[in-house]
Amino acid sequence: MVASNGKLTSRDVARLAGVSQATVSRVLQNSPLVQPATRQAVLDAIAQSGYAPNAAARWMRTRRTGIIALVVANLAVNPLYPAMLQLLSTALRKRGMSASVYEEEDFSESTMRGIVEGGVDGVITTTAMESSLPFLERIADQVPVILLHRTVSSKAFDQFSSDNHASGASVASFFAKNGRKKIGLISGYNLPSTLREREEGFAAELARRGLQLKECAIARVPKFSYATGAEAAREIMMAHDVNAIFGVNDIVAIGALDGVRSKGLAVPDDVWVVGHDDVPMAAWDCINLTTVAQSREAMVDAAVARLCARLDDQDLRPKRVVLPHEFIVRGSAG
Amino acid sequence: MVASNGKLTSRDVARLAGVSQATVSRVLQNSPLVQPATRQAVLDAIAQSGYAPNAAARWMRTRRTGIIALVVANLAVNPLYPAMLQLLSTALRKRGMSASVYEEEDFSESTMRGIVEGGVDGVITTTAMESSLPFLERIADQVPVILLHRTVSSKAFDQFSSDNHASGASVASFFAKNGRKKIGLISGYNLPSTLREREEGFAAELARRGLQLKECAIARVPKFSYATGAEAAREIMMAHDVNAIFGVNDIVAIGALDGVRSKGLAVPDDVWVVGHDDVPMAAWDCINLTTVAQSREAMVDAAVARLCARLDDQDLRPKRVVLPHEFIVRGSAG
DNA sequence: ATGAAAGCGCTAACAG
DNA sequence: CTGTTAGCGCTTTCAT
Repeated sequence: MVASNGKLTSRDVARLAGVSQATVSRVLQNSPLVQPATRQAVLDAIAQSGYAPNAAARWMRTRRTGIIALVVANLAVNPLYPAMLQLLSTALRKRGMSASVYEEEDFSESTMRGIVEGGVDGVITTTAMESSLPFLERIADQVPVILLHRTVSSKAFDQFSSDNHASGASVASFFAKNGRKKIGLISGYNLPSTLREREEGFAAELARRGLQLKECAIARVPKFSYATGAEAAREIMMAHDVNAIFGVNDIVAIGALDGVRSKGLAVPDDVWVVGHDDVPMAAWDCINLTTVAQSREAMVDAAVARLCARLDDQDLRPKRVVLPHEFIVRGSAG
Repeated sequence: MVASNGKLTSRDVARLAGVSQATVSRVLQNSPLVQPATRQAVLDAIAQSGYAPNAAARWMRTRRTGIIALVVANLAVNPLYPAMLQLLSTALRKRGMSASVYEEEDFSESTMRGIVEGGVDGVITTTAMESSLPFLERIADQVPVILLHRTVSSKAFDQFSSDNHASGASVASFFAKNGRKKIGLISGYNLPSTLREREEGFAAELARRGLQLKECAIARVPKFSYATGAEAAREIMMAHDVNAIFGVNDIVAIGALDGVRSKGLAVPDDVWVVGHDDVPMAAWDCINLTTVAQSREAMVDAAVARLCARLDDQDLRPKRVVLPHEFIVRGSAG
């Protein structure tokens, strides 16, 4: 328990235990080639000295750091992301790896450089956009890259996502089946795959059922937040008489809830509001939002498992997995 | 742009550029001791080959990884933590460091080992408890440790926190000044410094003003979530006729909002509810929670700055900084 | 079962 | 300014 400032090496421990440095190394990796007595002597020496192996030296030899870069966005805005980060971090820890966070909407040259030169063994990104492709490709040149949640058009990556097209469609049929035909949509510009597919699925299903989504009943927000959602709902209601609104994620949908009420209308009596993602707040009584839940745990576990597999075998063929969703009816619609 | 799988070394680049390996190294650290023409040749060779330096080897020499362990808790439950994580991650990136997240309530042997052997240059923890002390001390033996948000009794650490005692007191005087005298409190067991100090400051100020906080008007939750907050409010109201409730953090306070309403009472007409932390949701119309905001950015920036200072000079005397709070009156009280 | 010895790819003296 | 050289602390043969 001597407080010697991380200066000790395995050589010091070896001397203390009266063995060679190589033997200390063997004990450290639980090699079976060490006699119990010797092992114990080494372990004692380690405990006595307070020795901790030098990670950098080990990494240099093994060419593995066990660090996985996690690229996430909107941590402070959309609770979906911390929820995924938490699951990812836990899943990685369980497999003996650690998580390095990169908070960034989309990719930039600097993020990419940080990742490539950051000594990570692999990357899991939840924020890929089409425009990220060149960066993703350059990263994938060095280490495995897994796309989670948001996907891109390339066939070169493992990609795990929710069935956003289908869930968008399910919102449309929910409105249609329940006779809600004056329909509004809150979406955005330059969308990631998730939101784009939800919007497309929603619009396609409306069309299939002969329902119109009028251009003026679509509000496009510059970014997805509570405030823009509220404003978008007000805009839609000014332009159009709607009785149902789909917000492509929960945060704008929650904003829409208050936007509708701020115009003196009631949810769900006058207007139904449906969101997407089932963030924890959606279940709160004061919000009580009808929404679509993704299979978050399954998605994360599958992505982490795939990353590990690819770490062991670089040449796996890229795989695309789409996970099921669940429609959750609460008080804001239905 | 050759896709050669991270196998190239600075030696390969040197050969390509017709210089020595050391020169490549110098270019990589922007050393001024390289002639522009030589530097350009090296840069060309780097670009041409797609070379990226081996981080582990560099770390081994410099004994710096630039990785800071961030210990946070409750990422998916209390939005305060992702908000701090986001600020921390950004502040570290700005200074050229990267963030490794450890999601864990309190410390455990395994978290500690992960950190000590994870090759981090330093640790910032937002989740310290008194029981973490032995672990923190062992970590601090190896690398600088900064306590943020939650503090401990030891004088041996740099600690940055909000003035939780004062903010607890400010809630009490707010109630008192406004004639709210039948007062309830939602707190917990085995509290971290933050919540303990808030509770103490609140109780002390009530006492100073001759107001009683009856034992039966205190609900202690096993963990701090929306659900436990709602249940706690109902318990308090069953046991006691209160007209004001302080929830020691926003999440339980938001739960309390709905707990009160679920008993058929109105906020704020019948019962005032005040929280603490000013999480983003507190400002939503549907929640509209009177609360106390911490100086989050200032706290994070100070902690990161201190970490950097300590990285440069291990022997700095530990410093304790308490940052101001701001009382924010919204619709749930006042 | 253990020790000796050879590097991993880089940085940092030290020469020139 | 640039090249040569010597390790950093570990893992991993190769002997024994």
